[in-house]
Amino acid sequence: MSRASDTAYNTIREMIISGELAPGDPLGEEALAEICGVSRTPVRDAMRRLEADLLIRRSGTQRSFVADWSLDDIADAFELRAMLEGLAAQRAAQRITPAAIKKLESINSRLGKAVLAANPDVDTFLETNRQFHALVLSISGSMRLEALLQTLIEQPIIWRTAHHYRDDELKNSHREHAELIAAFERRDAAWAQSIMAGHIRRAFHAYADAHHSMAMADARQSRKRA
Amino acid sequence: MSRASDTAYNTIREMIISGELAPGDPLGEEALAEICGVSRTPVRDAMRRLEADLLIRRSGTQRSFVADWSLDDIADAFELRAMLEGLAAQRAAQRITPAAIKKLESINSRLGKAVLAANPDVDTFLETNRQFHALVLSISGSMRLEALLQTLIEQPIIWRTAHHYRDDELKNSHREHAELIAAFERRDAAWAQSIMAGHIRRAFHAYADAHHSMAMADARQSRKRA
DNA sequence: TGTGCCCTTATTGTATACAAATTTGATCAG
DNA sequence: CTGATCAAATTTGTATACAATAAGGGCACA
Repeated sequence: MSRASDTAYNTIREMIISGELAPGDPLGEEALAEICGVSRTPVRDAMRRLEADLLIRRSGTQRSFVADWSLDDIADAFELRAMLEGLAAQRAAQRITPAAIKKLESINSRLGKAVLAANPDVDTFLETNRQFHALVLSISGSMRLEALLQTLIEQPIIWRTAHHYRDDELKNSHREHAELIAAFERRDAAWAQSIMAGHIRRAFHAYADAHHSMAMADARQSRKRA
Repeated sequence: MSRASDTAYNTIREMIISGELAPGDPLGEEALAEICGVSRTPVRDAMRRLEADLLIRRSGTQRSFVADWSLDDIADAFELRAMLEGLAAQRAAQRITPAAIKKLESINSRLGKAVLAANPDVDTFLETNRQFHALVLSISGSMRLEALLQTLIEQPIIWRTAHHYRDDELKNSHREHAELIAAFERRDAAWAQSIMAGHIRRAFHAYADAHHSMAMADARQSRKRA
């Protein structure tokens, strides 16, 4: 992360994901360059990448804004993720090695510790969950599949919502990962595919519920201010 | 296409698709800038886009090369296309309007004229085929699905191979498109999905056969030269 | 002959200046 | 007061110069 363009990419990305930059906010190259402490050249570079990640959208006249995703958009993304990660799991089941299974077990064990504690550690959950899915994807052995999913997994709104997940939903993730590992041990591709697709679809509903309760809380907050 | 960066994008893209730049060829920014008649800045921009299109790959030290796709890679891409275009067809069947059906019929009719003639017109086939699939995709109404498929449909090697397709394979495409339209008329999403997935899978085998015979011809050519 | 090191050269990364295009807002006619 | 029009200010696009980094090649040494 030493090149200026990477600095810019990470800085801007963090600002979007954290919510410091809200959906719809205009993004001027000069202003961002100042914030990141680099010139416009690497900022433009970073913005191209963020546009490919669908974190930024551009107007017809090339002006940039933080992308805002409707619930339909997000449902779309989850539907595609369910399909593609299902395929990844299916392929992984056919290619997996005992060493890789060990590794998945180790990751899911750390995830378990984080969610089964009295006070669930959501950040560790998010990190180990990301590692688990990334490893399955890498075992599936398709560069292209990996590239396609890249743009679907980085959804800022969802990350911010995760802290509102209910405890039992976090525990469900841990259990479903364990079941997926069982499918891998049996080399049952169809089973692996089913579990993964269901896992993603359930995650969508957990997200939608949490998002809904967040939106309600925001609305109460607004009324109080008014 | 008036901006310099678009000029560069289209020029380089054409050179890759036409085969003027062969897979594995190194791509220097300066050299490309000279060829396109612009400075390095828009060339860098164009290369970023071509990288996202998977037409260019970058080494660990940021040097760029024309991407070369193994047959496995291509099989991968077709598998993903079959899945995603199948989904697109399924969604399109649920959303299609009579006007859109008319339009699909019109496009497939032009495709039919091109492939049913004594001397099939392959260029017109490619163009109308592209239009047909693009329209189905657009009717499916998912921006994200459209964006994902974008990177899968532009496969240079395949375009160059198309002229070696057998006549009956071109005619099959026409027939399968007609069947897809029938599924749309009946609003049968599952049928539409099946036809589309099969259509893409058959296209892969047509490609593989043509590619194989091209490779054989190339080998003969090489021996003759040697 | 092979291997490792350093120097030269080529290539990519960044900053800055300037050009082109777009937005903004002020002015004026109706 | 509304809407059109034009100029100023802002923003994006492109070119160029320079800095940093990596590839290539020769040389000493084993």
